[in-house]
Amino acid sequence: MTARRAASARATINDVAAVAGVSRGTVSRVLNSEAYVSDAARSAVTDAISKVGYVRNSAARNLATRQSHAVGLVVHEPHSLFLEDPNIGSILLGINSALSDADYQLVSLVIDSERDSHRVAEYLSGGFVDGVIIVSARAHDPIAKVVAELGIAAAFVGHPVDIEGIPYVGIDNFSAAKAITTKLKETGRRRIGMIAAGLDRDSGQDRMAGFRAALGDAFDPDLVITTPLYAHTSGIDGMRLLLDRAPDIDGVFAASDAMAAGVLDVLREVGRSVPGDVGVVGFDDSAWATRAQPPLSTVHQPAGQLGRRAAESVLAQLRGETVDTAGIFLETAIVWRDSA
Amino acid sequence: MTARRAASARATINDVAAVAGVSRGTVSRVLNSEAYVSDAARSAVTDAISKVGYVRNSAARNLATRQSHAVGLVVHEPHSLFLEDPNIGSILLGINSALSDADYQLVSLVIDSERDSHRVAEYLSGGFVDGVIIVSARAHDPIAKVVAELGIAAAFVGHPVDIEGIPYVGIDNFSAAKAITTKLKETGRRRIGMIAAGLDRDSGQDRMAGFRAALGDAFDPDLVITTPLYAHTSGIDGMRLLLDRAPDIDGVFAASDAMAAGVLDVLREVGRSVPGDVGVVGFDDSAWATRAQPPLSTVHQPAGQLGRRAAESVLAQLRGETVDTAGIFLETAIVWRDSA
DNA sequence: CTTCCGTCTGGGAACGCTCCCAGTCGCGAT
DNA sequence: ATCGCGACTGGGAGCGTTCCCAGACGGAAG
Repeated sequence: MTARRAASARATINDVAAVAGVSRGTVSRVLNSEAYVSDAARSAVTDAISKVGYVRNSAARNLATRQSHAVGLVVHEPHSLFLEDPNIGSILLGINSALSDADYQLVSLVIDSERDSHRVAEYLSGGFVDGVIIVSARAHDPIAKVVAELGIAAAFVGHPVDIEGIPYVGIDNFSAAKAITTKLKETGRRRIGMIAAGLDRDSGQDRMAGFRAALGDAFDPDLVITTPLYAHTSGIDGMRLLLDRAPDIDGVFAASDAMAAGVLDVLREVGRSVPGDVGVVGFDDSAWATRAQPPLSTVHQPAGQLGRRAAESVLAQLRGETVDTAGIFLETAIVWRDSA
Repeated sequence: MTARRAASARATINDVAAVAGVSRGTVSRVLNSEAYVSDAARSAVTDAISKVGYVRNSAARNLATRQSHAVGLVVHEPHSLFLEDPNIGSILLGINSALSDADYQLVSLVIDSERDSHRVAEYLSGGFVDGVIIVSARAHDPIAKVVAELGIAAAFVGHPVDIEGIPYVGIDNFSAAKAITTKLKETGRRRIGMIAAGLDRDSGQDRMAGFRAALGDAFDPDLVITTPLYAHTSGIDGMRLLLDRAPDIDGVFAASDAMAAGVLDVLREVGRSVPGDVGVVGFDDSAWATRAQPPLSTVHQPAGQLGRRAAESVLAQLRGETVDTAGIFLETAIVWRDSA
């Protein structure tokens, strides 16, 4: 008698109202902790709620209020991202913490196929979320386009070149790359190469430009290897190529820590000491950097902050504030360890 | 005139009906691709849809149908998980692909604080998702408890000891640990130690038990180091301790690849060769295994399948099928590389 | 010509909330 | 005694769908 299966017929606000002996309106007011509810009514309602085991039906609430109190995070290519980009975890945590403070629920949506892409677009436009954060979108990203057209609150982490009017948060890749290359040069290196990646995004382009700017006249295009992915294996292949082209190479800037780790592996294999024979620097200050032998000198990205700021921008839009769409650039820092 | 801002007032099914000159019911039938709609009506509706820029409001749909076509994935402690457990990415992809096939949307929910925990519980009970998958829940997990009480469709990846009646997918940790330890022993090792972790879950306990079973009389409790986390640093600390206790140690089973990588680092540091002086085996067959020097012999986990099977179980429950709550154990395989 | 059935359509009635208007009550000020 | 106002409550209307029943239509079978 007592233990009815809750799954089949869930208690509604009306049941609560009936048990508490008040009206629907009063229950709603208690639920949303509004003013103008007498203590007696309030406690009658809370008692009734626990008695009937009431949980609010969000679908109905969303329908009535036209908001969901949820923000989506769109993650592309989860495979490469989770495995190769250790910053995604910190970004996610930063987003979550900012949303959590505002009592918004973060829901992550993974895109792994064409079909996913459509479904997610529908999900976003269907009122499941009030806003969206998109991480590392490439140019011509279909989701980014849908979001832009829909006019839904949104922010990017990283800068998609072809989308205007949506705020984004990022770092100054050019300056950071220039700074660490300069520092590497100042350790007395004469022949410095680079392994570049992700040239289909601003970030990749800018890191390469920064490298070039730092080197000035000493820049030699032959010593720049470009690969599509920021992967460990890209670092290995790239370094082999560099050694082929310039056996006298004495410095390498890898555009990610994962690639820098690959560079170290090759150098160890061919018996060159680091930082004795060759100085190596990376980018990201990810877990790769501290694990590497020797630990990498690299550029620290404020990944958590990146996420947090993007989330805050979305929340501000949700509050109806107008936000700057110019882009926010956070400070990076050089972390000097033992690899150069 | 033409380009009205879509954000403010979105077209509803009624607008579509009006423009198409049919009734609400017919539009709904077209939307859900039901039978019994004339070709004329169908094309009038599709035309009207694109004309007014209609997108379906899911909140209303969920309310009416009492389902959301979404499944939640609850991820605890994202920090340690994303950084230390490289399998989570594959599990996620496996889940996503299974759900995607059934046209269900995966939404990942991160739990990083007490408050998150409450909010997620509310989210799950509020009708945002039809089912839920929980990865690596510990004992006394509050979310797991809520899910169990709610009677919502659910599945676990990994086995939470204190929850009954919910299906789970896992591997046979005991047999796998026993098998790889046996194989290590067969390379002629006499003094084999273990670095165990995660003893607050079945998986950790079982790996230790498997190790013990493989060794039989040769088992020496002093040669088992236990640490809470499956982390790289745990491996480093553990190996130092083992060398202290048994300088003549010639084999190590680390309960994760990350720890095994730490073991290798220490052995290199003290000048012991691998696999010459010491044979090392890990567990997971994660990216750590192939990156390590030398590459690790380890236990391969079918991570993608783990996720897929869990998702399929949830989908089956959603179709109203009764599923076996006994637990599904997937096959592991030993991958023999160069570290032993 | 009637009957029956399959095809197609319209629209009332939910679904479970929130919003908001109308109204009651009690109390201090006039 | 009357008024005004703040505190509180009830309940109708509406959010945008789906569900489903009633009914129209047309053609084949009797």
